[in-house]
Amino acid sequence: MLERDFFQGPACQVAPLLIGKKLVRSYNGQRLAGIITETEAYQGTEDQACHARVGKTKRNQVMFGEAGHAYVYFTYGMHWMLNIVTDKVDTPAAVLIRAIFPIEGLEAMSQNRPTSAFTKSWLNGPAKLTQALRLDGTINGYDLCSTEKELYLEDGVEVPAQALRLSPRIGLGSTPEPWLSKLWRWELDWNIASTIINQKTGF
DNA sequence: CGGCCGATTATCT
DNA sequence: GATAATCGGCCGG
Repeated sequence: MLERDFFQGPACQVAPLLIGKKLVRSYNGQRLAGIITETEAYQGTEDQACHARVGKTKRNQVMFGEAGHAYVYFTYGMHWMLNIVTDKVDTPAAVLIRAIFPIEGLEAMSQNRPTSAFTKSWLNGPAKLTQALRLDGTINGYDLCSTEKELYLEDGVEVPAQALRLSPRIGLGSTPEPWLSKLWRWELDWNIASTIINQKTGF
């Protein structure tokens, strides 16, 4: 299980380190898990794409708190997004988990999210994985380093830095420069992920 | 695979 | 009252 120290740096430093880690969810006594394959960093009140740009609000207050907690918010009238808080207390920062490669509890996850189950496009989106893992507002603020282990991270597979693709964050609408173009999105190609995970786990 | 479009409502101004 | 860290369906290549 990953400890608090892992999460304490700036979001743009922690985000690439999260690629290859295993996200584990305990739900109804079942273990649901996947390898993280895509992340985005949101860092500080100056980042005009970050929810914290307007200061602390009821919604974003978790981002101002201790690293290693879940920041889960609702958007577009229907979707939940999972972020992991990073950096120091009072320095708002978080990493959005955008995609996972499913490896445990596939049957249960396919019940939670029947749409395109077992295909490449099953869990390749931030709102898709929260459906499969049954994450919503009730877990906002949850400590991923706590002993309850409802949601936490484990070491997964080793990912060579050169396998990561960097690009601008997406879905930012009218966010001004330079924030719009910052390369704060990290992605592991599905085929490379498959190969690496296959070698490592025989999956 | 890429682009456009409508859905649907909590949150913030 | 406007906006949104998205998704799925439908289109064209």
